[in-house]
Amino acid sequence: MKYWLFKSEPDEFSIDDLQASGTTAWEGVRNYQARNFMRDECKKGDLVLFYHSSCKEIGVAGVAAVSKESFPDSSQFNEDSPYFDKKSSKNKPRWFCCEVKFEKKFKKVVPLKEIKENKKLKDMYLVQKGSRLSVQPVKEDEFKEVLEMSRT
DNA sequence: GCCAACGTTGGC
DNA sequence: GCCAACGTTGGC
Repeated sequence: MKYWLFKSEPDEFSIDDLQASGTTAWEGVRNYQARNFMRDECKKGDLVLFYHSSCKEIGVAGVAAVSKESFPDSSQFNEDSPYFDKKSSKNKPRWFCCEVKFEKKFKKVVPLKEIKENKKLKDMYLVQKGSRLSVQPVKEDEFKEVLEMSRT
């Protein structure tokens, strides 16, 4: 089993939204590296740190799990969507996503600031200089450390 | 294939 | 709103 971190702007889609809907297709990712992770490597049962970006409380807000693997992102075919891609076609889709389901919401967001201060997490991709990927792998011990931080 | 210009991400 | 870092585009 693998571990991931997915970023979302809570104004667009928050951990509360996921809790309310139960599952969601992780649409709108328009970066090839992030797409490749979702298309090729995110497997059912993998656990996901749900990260809130560009907001008041930046940090990991909860946990989700991959519930459906690799399928075309439907928003790329929707002309009314901001994620519409006219260079994509249904028989040759460019963008793929996966579905995630709600697992848990932390009592308190684990702040990015504390993740940066935690020596055990110094190699996490999230805190590397210039890191921007919205879908990124997380090591097992890093995942567990973030869970540990959420308990205290 | 290079690279300048432009666009986006995302913390601060 | 600023800006560093990164990604994409398109002319050559």
